[in-house]
Amino acid sequence: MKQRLAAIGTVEALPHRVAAFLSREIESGELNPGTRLPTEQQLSEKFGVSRNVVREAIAQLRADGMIEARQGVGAFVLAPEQRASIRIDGEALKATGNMERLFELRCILEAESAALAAERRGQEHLDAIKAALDRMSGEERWEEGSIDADLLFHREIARATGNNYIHTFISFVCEQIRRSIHYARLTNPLHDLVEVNVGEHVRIYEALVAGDPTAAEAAMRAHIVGAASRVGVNLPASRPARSTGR
Amino acid sequence: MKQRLAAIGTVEALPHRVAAFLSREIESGELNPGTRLPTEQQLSEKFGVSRNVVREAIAQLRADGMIEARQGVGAFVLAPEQRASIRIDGEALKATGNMERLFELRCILEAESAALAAERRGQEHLDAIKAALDRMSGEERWEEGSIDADLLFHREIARATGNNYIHTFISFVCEQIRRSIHYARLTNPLHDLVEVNVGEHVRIYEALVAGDPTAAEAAMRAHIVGAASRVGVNLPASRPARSTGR
DNA sequence: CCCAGCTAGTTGTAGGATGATATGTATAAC
DNA sequence: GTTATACATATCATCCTACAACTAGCTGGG
Repeated sequence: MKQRLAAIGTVEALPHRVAAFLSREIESGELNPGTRLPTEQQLSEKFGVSRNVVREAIAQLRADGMIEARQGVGAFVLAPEQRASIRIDGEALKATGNMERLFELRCILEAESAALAAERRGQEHLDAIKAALDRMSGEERWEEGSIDADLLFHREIARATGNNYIHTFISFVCEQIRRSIHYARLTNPLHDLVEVNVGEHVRIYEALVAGDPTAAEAAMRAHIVGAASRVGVNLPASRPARSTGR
Repeated sequence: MKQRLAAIGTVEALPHRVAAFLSREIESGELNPGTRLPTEQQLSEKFGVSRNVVREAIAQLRADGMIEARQGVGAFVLAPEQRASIRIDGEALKATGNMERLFELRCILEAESAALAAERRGQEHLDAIKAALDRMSGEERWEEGSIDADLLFHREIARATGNNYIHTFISFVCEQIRRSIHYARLTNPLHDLVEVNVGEHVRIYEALVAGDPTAAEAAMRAHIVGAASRVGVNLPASRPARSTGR
């Protein structure tokens, strides 16, 4: 019995589609942890693809820590607690409401990141951050170039914390947000707000130069709440906004 | 010219080894973003494996967002900021210092998570958190069962924030840390500290019940700093410890 | 100069063959 | 009857060859 693989719009490669299908079955609980997957042969027949394709799909799920394959035995679904790695996919962020949550997470991370950077930044970090800031304020309008500089600014701050995890994660989150903006911008021009944006960045930079973690955190919080509202996302202001220092 | 793939101790599958090799080359900067990888044929000759193995390795790197493959053209290295997904591997945590960084990240996330939960928690969240707490304090020693309950406690708090990203990420981070503890415990018995641990959790819970975000955050920060030191990790106390409320 | 069409090179998919490993079963020894 | 060995089977791991789909660049005619 051949199973039809959804080919909705996107022209993804077969292995990706198979992996997505199995992934959904696992996440939705149809395949409980501990369950053995069908054999590669069965899967290739079920989906009407070659075993090669199935293998690549399985390899992907294995890399994501969702299943474990044992030679001569089979492939088994792993419980979320026993996964050895985690992956967050840009695709998953498209669901409604996720933008708010993502901004909320960004706010948390970046605020703390700014505070840490204020304490740990060296001169070379400050130089890199300043360079990004200059590139940003050089532009008259908020376009591709200045968006790049904007993100670079944030990444450099994250780098100044000396914590690679923070850096990696913030880079990722920023990139996701940039993509969404790319579409949102068409319906909601915000070029005239560029001075506001640059001003917020300058305040963050000044706090970093001064080595003042409290001021840096507050400035970053204000900036992200502002940036969110500028792209049409209203953060639940209750908590993140009420940053009165610590 | 055949390239020797390091087979140090571990008996990993070939695709994983190839992927790790390429991954290191990319991370180390030997392969700059934009560079085209050698063809699958060339790679299979270079490593002395079949093209199939190379394909699985590339599929893995592609899933991790490190490279992009275009049919009929080749595979290209992507810049970190244009990656569509992010993955954190348990293996990477074994490097020295990574544990500290991970705890630092955890501290940031969980502290804020506690604060958010204090504001947003419903009765059902409190019940779930209380259940985990009871399970934890029921045990006399800090063993498997109570560790499970401990982690559940933290996960339930993350869930009470209503932000799925926070929940997912905290779950993962906690799990990684649990594994490390599993080994650390052998050399460093800490059963006698169980009351301390439970006491810290109780204080967090009380703050959640009271709906006091500031107190919840402070209690969580104190707990994580304490938990870190109990497993031999000393957080750079400067910032996270100085939680005097906000 | 410009453009249609062709060619070579590369990734994507298919399908079979063989090796490696774990599991269950039947047989033989005690 | 119990245990231990050997075998058969199922499954993943790897290899191989062939072809399809696609792209970029070249080539020859206009």
